[in-house]
Amino acid sequence: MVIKKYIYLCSMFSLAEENYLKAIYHLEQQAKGEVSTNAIAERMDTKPSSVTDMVQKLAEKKLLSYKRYKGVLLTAEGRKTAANVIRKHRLWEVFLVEKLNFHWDEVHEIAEQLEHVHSEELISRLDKFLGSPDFDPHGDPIPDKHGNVKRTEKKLLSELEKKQRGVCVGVRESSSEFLQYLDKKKITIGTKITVLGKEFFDGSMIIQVGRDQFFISKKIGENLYVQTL
Amino acid sequence: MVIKKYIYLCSMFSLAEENYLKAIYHLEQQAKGEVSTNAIAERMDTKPSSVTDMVQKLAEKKLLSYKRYKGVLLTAEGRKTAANVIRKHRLWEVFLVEKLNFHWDEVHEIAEQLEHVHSEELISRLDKFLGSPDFDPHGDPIPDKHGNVKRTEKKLLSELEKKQRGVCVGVRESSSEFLQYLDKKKITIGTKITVLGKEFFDGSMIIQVGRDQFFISKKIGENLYVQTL
DNA sequence: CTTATAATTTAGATAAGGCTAAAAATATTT
DNA sequence: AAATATTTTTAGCCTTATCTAAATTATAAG
Repeated sequence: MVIKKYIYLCSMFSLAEENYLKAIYHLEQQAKGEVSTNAIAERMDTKPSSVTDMVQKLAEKKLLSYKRYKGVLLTAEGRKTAANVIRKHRLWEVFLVEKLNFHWDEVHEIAEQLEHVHSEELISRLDKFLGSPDFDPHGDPIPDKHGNVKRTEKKLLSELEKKQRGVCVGVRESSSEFLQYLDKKKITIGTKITVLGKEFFDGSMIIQVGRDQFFISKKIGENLYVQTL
Repeated sequence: MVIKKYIYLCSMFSLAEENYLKAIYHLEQQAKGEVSTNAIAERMDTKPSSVTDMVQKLAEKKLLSYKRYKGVLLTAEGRKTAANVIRKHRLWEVFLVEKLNFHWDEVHEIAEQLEHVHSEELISRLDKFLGSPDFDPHGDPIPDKHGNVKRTEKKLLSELEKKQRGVCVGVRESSSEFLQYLDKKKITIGTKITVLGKEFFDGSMIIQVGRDQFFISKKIGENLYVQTL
C-alpha cells in the first residue's frame, strides 16, 4: 500500500502547473505573441503576483521562456505538455457526451478534473474506446498524442455547411453598423458558431452562438471569417 | 473562465482528507475497534505525527471521533463519505477492466486518481453505464450510493477443508505480483477451486483449478477469498 | 521629455499537508 | 510498583500555491 506517493512522484507536473500551461497555451493561440502576466491572471481568476511566481517556476523547468515585464512563450516542451492536457480534457468530454449521455454544456467542469489523471495507457485506451475522435463535443480539435493539432483554414461563415462549426477569426467588412450588429449578437473574435441550418435559395442561415440560436442573412455570413473546427 | 475554483469550493473534502477516510474505513473493517494513529500512518506510508494532525482536523469536521492516545472511529458521516470514495474507486475499476480492457492488476493506481473526481452525476451515470455492478474486478463489493455494502459470506481459501469446493470471489492482497500469479494459474473471479489436499504443518494445499492440479503455499491460500459451494 | 497611469514584480504572510526531534502518555517487564 | 519500551502527541520547520501591499518598470499623455 505504498501506491499513493508513487503516483504523484511519477506525474511530472502538478495540478497547478498543468492548469497554467493549459491557460497559456490557449492565450497564445488567440493572441499571437507573448502572453502577459495579467492575461494569465485574468483567465485563471488569480492574482498577477501569483502568476509571476508560477511562471518563474515553469521557466526554470524549461516549459516556457520568460523575461520580466515581457510576458511568456511556451517552449516546445511546454506546448506539448499543454496540448497533452487539452487532449485528455477533450477526450474525456467525448466520453461524457457519447457514452454517459451528458449534454455538451455540462461536461466542462468534470473534464477539468479528469484531465489531470495521469496515465498514458489510460488515455491511449480511452482514445481507442471512443474511436479516436478528432473533435470534442464543442467542435474543438483533439490534439494527437504528440501534441499536434489539425489546423484548419479560415473561411467565410457562409461557406460552412449545416452542422459545421467555426471560430470567428475576423470580419471582411468592418463598418460600424456591422460591428455593432455582431456586438449585439455577442459575436467577437474567438466566438464559436455552429450552423444549425442553411437555406439554399437565399443563403440565409440559422446559427447557434453560445446558448442563443438565431437567423442571419447571406450578407452577414459573407462578411464574417471563421476557422472551421 | 472562473470554473476551476468553483470545483474545489464545491468538493467538500480534499484529496488528503478523502484518502485518510478511506484508509481508516479499511482499517476499521479488518481490525474491529478503534484504529490507531500508527496503523493509519503505516497504511498511508506517512508519519504518525502527520496522522495526528489530520485526524484532529477530521474530528473537528465530525467525520470521526478522536480521543488522544486512544485512536479514532469514523462517525456515520465519515463512514458514508469513505464508502462513497470506495464506491467511486470500484466503479472506475469496473470501467477500466470492462470497457477499456485493462487487466485487473493494472487498474488500482488509476482508480486511485479517478476516485477523487467530484461529481455525483458522473458517478450515477457511470454506474448506469456499467449496468450497476455489485462487485469490482477483484470481487470486492461496490457500496451503494448511500454507502451500504452488501456483505457476502466469503472465506479465505485456507479455511476450506480437504474435498471442499469454492468459487473465487476476491483477493485480500491485491499486489501486482499476486494478481499475476493468479493469472498464470488461470484463477480469476468466478473460478471454481477444489481442495484436494491440505498439509497441516505448513498450511500448504493441493488444489484443482479446471483440469490443472497444483500446489499452493499457505500465503496464497490466505490471500484468496472464496464462497463455499 | 517629463509625468501620470497601468502593468509587473518583489517581499512578506497564510493555509494545507507533511516532516523531524523531543516530550508525554500508555504498555510491558522485571 | 518501578523501570523500560512503545506509542502518540506537540512544537517547530519546510514546501506549494496562494494572497496583499509596496516597489518597480513600461507605456501613454501632455
